[in-house]
Amino acid sequence: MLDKTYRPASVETRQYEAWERAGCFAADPSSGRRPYTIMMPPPNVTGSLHMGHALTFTLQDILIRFERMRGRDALWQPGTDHAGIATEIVVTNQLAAEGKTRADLGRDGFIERVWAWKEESGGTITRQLRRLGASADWGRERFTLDAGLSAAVRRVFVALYREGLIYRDKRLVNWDPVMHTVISDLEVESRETKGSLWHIRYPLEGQPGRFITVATTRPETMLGDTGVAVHPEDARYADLVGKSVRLPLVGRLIPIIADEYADPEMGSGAVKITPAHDFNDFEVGRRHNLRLINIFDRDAKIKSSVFDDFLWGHRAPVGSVTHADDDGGLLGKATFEEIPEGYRGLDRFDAREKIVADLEALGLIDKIEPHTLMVPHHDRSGEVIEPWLTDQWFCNAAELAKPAIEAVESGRTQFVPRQWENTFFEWMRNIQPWCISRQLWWGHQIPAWYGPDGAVFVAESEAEAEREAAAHYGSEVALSRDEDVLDTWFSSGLWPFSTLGWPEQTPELARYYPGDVLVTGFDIIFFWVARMLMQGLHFMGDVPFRTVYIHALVRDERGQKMSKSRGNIIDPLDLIDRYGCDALRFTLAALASPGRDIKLAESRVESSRNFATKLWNAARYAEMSGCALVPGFDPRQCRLTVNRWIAGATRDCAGAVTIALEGFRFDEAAHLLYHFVWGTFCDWYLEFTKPILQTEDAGARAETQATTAWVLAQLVHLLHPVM
RNA sequence: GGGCGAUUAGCUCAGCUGGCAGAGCAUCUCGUUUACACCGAGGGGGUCGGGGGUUCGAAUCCCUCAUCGCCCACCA
Repeated sequence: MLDKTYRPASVETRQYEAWERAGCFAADPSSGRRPYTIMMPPPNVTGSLHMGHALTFTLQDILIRFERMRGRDALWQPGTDHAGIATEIVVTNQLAAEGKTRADLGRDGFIERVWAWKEESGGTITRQLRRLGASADWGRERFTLDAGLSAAVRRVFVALYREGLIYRDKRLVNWDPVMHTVISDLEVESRETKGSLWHIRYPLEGQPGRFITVATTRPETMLGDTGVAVHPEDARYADLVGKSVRLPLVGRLIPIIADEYADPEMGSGAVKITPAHDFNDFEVGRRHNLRLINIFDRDAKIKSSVFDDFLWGHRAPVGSVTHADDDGGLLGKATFEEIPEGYRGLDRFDAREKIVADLEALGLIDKIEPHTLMVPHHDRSGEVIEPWLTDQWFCNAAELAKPAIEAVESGRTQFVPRQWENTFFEWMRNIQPWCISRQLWWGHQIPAWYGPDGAVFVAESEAEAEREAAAHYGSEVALSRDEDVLDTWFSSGLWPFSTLGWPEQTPELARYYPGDVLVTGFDIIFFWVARMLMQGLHFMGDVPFRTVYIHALVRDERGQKMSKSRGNIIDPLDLIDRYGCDALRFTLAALASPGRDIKLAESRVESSRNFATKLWNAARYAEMSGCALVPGFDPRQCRLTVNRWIAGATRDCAGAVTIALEGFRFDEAAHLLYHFVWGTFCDWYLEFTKPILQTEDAGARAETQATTAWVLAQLVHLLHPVM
């Protein structure tokens, strides 16, 4: 007889392993059944399961199990992501703990070290996913740095380059001065910071005693000022346009220009222009042909050497500037001599203090106001981002976005809930060039090689690049490979087809692309969903998925985002150990109502655990009452009203659960099952039929036993997607 | 500055195309003769954020205000 209390630990792992061994999770391309595909968002290879994972993978597993039971050839494609920056930070920190740096190991040594870390921790997340019960097709597991997937990355890069959709450009980028890498706009997180607004008097040239006051939150950037802008219709300054100011501390003469960027309502109405260190100023500078003066080195310290540019220059070979015309030949000019000696080598924040002090001493600070501003930070490293002028690889996202926008407009891909399409459109219609290069070592190295004169050869292999170079130069030359790697999202954007064997035309690719549903959180609509749509449409000619189901974030019971710093992290594995994975899965499903964040209280998990025990005891009762499945049993042949009733109610419940799951109403499916199992089957049917099981009427008894067993079997099936 | 979401029981939330206000947890009363105390039977508790409108009828649709949260944005 079954134990009175259900002990999940004694069942779950054993059952899961039996299922996996039996091949229950494997897709079967030769089955002839209709395919149903979900691409698993690849978790970071060295990561471990957190509550967000638990939610997203539970929901995906519910859909996969549901459709598999309905007879579809279900493919849940699993895998992991190399997670460039995230992993590189982890390993760099490990090295730091040993008193070493990345540079100590060198590129090859560092990459070796990361692979070792991947080998050590790489199995963790997939083991944990199994513990959650995720019925993925593990035999098809992929990793974004696998040979096949890497070949796909090179193919895509080369193809887009040849189509002119990937190009090299020198422009302002978001620079992390500690990690020494560029990041994309999406990786920048604005944080509200208390600072000051300094009003500085710039002396007018040739008009002693007259000043123009500019306000800035970053006084240190004045070393790179090359203009002062006022609004064209601002009467206060009409006579000054075309005149010059003498930049304090530096002595450089810079022009006063008229540009609509200057807002007469703001501050004094005049704004200093630092084209090399501010995104707006860059545009103003471009419009007025102002000089770009770079004052920072790669550490965001004031330049201390004329060789700073050169140090960086090995990535920016002479002649590789794509848009040289736009820059009016102003780029790359040596500017070191224009930086006053006293500031050279100072950290940007120390420079700020010194500059403010020096200006004050000169009586040029008009006033200082407290000011709250949004400061850009790197979302992963937490460092303050510096807009910095470098050469990088960009992808013309605006062009690739067009078909993706159209696909969602026309409904070829639909978002659920629908409102997320607005978010998607808003970003896609204003999309900026996507900076795809990173100054990291862990990732897909960019397949570009440079000749001695800086000419670039983009090719899928070094041999191919060498052939192209030989043809170009007329003889064999030594090439050096671009040292940068690609943004992690560049490769994960290919996931829906690279995992299926693309660029080879495999049977899997033909069968499982496009996928049916993508399940993910709203926080990566831009990072990932948009990129998969763009790249899938471009290279496969079709959308990667028909439906995008967007779920909410899991928060703690007070609604706070879970984070290490808050110390409010609920560990899903801890809950699984204490309550069983079914209790956690059921809870997450029941709370997954569309459009609202999930506040997870442990009491809900406890309640789900009780539900599992309730079901267990119903089965225990059935067993001890001699209820066994009767082959060929047809509930429609029942004669007793109570049996006819429960059979009909069971069918109704099955229908309602089906409708709920088809509409992604996981919460409703869970509630229907909870109430049917507990409120209808246990509280009423099992109680009603107790007297029947005691009677002498063998026919009535047998019919009731058979019906009980049948209903129980139906319920276990209906619950299987969730539990 | 723009966009989105939320506001329903003490807490966390459902409530779909308007039709008798619901669940889980908590709380109170009763119940330990054999499925389950991780249980059973029953109870208390809500002016559905405020105001206006449409309607025979509004938690639900419309307008407006308030508060909270999130996303995006170049306001020096």
